[in-house]
Amino acid sequence: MHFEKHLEHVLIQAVEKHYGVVLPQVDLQPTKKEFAGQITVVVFSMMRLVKGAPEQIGQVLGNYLVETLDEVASFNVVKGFLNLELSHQYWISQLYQSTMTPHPQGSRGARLVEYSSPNTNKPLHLGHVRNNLLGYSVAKILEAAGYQVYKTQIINDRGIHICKSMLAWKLFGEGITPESAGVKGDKLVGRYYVAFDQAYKREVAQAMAEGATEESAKQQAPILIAAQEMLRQWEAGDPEVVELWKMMNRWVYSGFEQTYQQLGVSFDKYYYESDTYLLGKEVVEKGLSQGIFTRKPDGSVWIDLTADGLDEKILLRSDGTSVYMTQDLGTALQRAVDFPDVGGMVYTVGNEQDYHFKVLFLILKKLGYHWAEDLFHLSYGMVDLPSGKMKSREGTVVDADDLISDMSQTAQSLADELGKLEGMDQEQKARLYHSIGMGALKYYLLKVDPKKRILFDPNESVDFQGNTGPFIQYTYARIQSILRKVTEPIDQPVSGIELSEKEVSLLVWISGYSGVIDAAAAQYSPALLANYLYEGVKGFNSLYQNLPILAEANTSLRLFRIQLCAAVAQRIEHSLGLMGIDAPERM
RNA sequence: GGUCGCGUAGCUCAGCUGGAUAGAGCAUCUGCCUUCUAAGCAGACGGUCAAAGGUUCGAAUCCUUUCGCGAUCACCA
Repeated sequence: MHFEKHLEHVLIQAVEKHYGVVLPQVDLQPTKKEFAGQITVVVFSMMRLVKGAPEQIGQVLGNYLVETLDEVASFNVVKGFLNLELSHQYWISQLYQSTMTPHPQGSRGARLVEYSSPNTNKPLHLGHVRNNLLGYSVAKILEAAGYQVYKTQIINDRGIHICKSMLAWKLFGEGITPESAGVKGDKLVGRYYVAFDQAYKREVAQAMAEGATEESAKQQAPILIAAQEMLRQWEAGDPEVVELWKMMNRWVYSGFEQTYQQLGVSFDKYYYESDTYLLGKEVVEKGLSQGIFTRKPDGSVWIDLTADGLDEKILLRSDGTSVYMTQDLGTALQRAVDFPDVGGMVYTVGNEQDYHFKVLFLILKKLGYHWAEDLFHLSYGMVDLPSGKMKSREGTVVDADDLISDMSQTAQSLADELGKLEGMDQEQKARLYHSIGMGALKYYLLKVDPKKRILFDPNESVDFQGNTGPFIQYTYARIQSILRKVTEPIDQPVSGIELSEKEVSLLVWISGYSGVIDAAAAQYSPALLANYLYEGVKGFNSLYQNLPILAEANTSLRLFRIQLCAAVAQRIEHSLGLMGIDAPERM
């Protein structure tokens, strides 16, 4: 990295010296595999300012660089591309000098990352899994890129949907608890959410059979009326309802907690909508006094965003109760109070809410909060099934817990087939199956660009071969196996050896690591990291399969290759960590 | 209908702010385990980058239009 800056500088000098033109910048890129070299200067891009034939200019500049810079060993020119081959010694030095991360920890200020944010009336499904893994990974990446990161979520723990499952439990539950049923709390509550829906549909059908219109049947269904009444009681603080609400939410939280643990995600602070839903009203008052919002005759409060190409948006209902936007304004404000050092916030929420966040951010900006300049909606695509969208109420969901255990199971049967784990006890094996299964799942979901939707076919299991998590984990285990066999110290730098192409390209890969973390952080994309990782791992396997490492006769070369192994393993482990994936010692 | 996003090999995806002959994996087919873990390696097959225009030395990438898919446009969250 440091050298590239220098190279740019020298190139600009060279052009000035030979052609009398000062270039504002030069265009450098990694050299394509088919050509010799590691760094390519695109001479074409100079043609606007420099007169002459691109090939000739390439020759002139190439000669100048070889003469001027020790690092540049040789060059070749193909059309308008000047390919530079850097010296082996330069690349070897990268092994010892290149850093893992681009900036010191916490040196770039603080960021808050919100993710997960489920409703508390049903269990987590595959869509939540993508959200959790993405949010967690982006948090880790930002941390590695030099930010202080706070992971948080807002739990949607109140509202009519919560009351539905509460009511159904009260009506049909007969006092059942997660303990008495032997079921995870979130699953039990989800069951009653479905039970409500079924009862509701029955009542609607019956009313329609007795001659009611569909509309009135839907609105007048006794069980729905009862749920709405329950919501009013909850808002009024009715002790019995609040007690029931607390109990059932506790069940859900303990169920969620188990799933989070299995997923390996965690949070620094939880926000609850039941705490923050009133908070936004203060923001609304502030906006009204600033003249940013307007109150209509019926008492509702609005903001007019038509000048910004958006619509009018409601911020407070005519009866004074808050809407989704109100609560999000309040939550944002609360966070800014709780984390005054935070310079920006990341919201991990599906792309179906793109419009909502566009509006939210714009409002916060108009209200003049300094941190509103750096808000980012980490908008990701839905996970769809071949049959279409997942619907909780229709039972077409891929349950998170089921999926997790399926993944472990698959890992286990594959491992048993391969039979490489003798000597491990049952507990170690179980942990390993989980690591591999989750490695497959996490990599599968994280390697694709967040904004793209994912089609998940439950009948086709997630791959364990090729561009997959287990492939990368396997490579790590392979390297560990080699390193375990090394008895001598390996920290002595090596010099004066000739490198093969495979070794050079691995060194190039190693030297690019911190830059990729920077890019992944800037773009909030674990996919960038995954692709980079895969490329390096493939390169390593090719070397592993084609060159001796421990069996290398030349002792310097042998030592160098061991060091190379260690450096590759270090980066695999680090970047897997940024995706929440374990790096197993054996598999 | 308005707005936003997506469309690359049979399937799943890479392709950075425009750069060289568009790359991987899966699937199909060939080789490679008496040498460091074969969840691997080496290779073959497979493409009008949805379509058409435009911008320029140069376009999968940028602009316009069309087609297809999806999301969103509530005093729901």
